[in-house]
Amino acid sequence: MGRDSNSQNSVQHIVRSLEVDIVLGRLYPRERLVEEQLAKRFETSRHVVRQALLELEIAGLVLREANKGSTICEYGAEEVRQLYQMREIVERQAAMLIKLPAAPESLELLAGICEQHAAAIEDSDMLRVVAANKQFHQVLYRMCGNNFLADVIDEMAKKANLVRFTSSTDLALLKQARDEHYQVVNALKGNDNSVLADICVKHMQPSRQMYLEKRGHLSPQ
Amino acid sequence: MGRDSNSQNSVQHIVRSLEVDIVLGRLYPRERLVEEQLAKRFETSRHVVRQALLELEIAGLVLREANKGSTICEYGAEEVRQLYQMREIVERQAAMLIKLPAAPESLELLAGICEQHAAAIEDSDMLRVVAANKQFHQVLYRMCGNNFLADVIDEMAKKANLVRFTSSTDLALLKQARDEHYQVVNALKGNDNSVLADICVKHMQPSRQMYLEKRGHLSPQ
DNA sequence: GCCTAATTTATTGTTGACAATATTGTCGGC
DNA sequence: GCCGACAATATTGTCAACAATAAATTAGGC
Repeated sequence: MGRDSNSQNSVQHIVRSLEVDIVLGRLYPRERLVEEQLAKRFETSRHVVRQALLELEIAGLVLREANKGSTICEYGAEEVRQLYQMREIVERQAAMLIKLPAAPESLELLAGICEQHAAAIEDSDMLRVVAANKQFHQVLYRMCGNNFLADVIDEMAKKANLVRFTSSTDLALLKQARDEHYQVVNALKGNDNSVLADICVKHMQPSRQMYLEKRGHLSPQ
Repeated sequence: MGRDSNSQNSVQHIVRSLEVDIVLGRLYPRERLVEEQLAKRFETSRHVVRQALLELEIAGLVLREANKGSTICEYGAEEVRQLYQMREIVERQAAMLIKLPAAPESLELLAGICEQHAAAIEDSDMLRVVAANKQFHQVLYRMCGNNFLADVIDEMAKKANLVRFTSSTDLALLKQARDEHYQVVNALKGNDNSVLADICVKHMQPSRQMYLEKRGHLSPQ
């Protein structure tokens, strides 16, 4: 068996790598993604790069123009508003569907991810921070018992990475996120879904806020 | 400009054609989709067929197994439950977001689509029926003012086509759907979003019901 | 006659070369 | 010196041939 030289896997590898680049702010909106350059970087053929870009386009992260090339998507103010409205809808709804109090094994799992997240913040290891953060939300929302809903939440979260360009590296916001994760775990021990839902919604406000502040006084381009 | 011989367009053409085949029940779950056969049918290269299948896989309509081939997805009972739960969530939410009373031009547009839908039913022209039906829902939910939400609704509707295998050709159900469309238009003239939302949710029940009846007493595979 | 192993066939996966297109750079006219 | 046409370059899009894999079939041994 080809381990990770399998093309399906390497496509996914490229997709994930580029998503990480977006989260960490190594890729900016409107930045060009040239197939051959990426092929060299990932030591693969242009074909798999192409496929990855296609998937990123479908995911709404990359804009592909025929015979021109691919660029990182840029969301305007109205799109950001809609995106966060959508995120509030689905995350709140998922939080309401989680059966409380949560099963002990789920709580343990989430608490463990919280620890990893916190430790990564201490080490200022951004790669681990975003990985743990992502895992936390995936595990949490998977608990709603509806995979379609959980998948959409994940999709929207990826799109939101295009927005919170600086927030994911801001130490204060990182620590706030960490604390809110613990609040989520606590709410999962309780019986009130609306408490949980409120925390979840509140948890995504800083990044939107950041966007509004940064872009509010810029030209809408 | 290449009119429709452009590859981007022909990929989309194949995707849409196969989606129609699914809606009309010409393609069954677990049915095989062989790349070369499709290439011959659509008079194109295997390459674009491949791309179309890849997109259908991402859309959750086709299952692709490495070196084995592609098949139409089959949803189990639990998946159907989750899918319809999701559809209720997003369609109800969208209905609640539509600003009432709706703008006259929107009402006119929707009423026109209703007429077309009704006429197509009279003619028993299933192709036009599903086209008008699809357009009605797309225009309706686009009115919620949130494109992310509208897109997700559309995605879920496509997945639901895998479920209501026979319902979209049942004349009685078709007429019921037609009447409910008119009810939707009426509700759009009113001021109560929850009335609209209730009609929308009620509107998707028959196909789910049908599934439960048809599959309820079958072996779970 | 039936089970296992080798062979054939059907199908998908991969690659490299080439074509099409858009962008950039250059040159002459005014 | 500025503008448009033309050439050069960079980049993406398409294709057909080949390789790899899984399923179906046949042949051989017991």
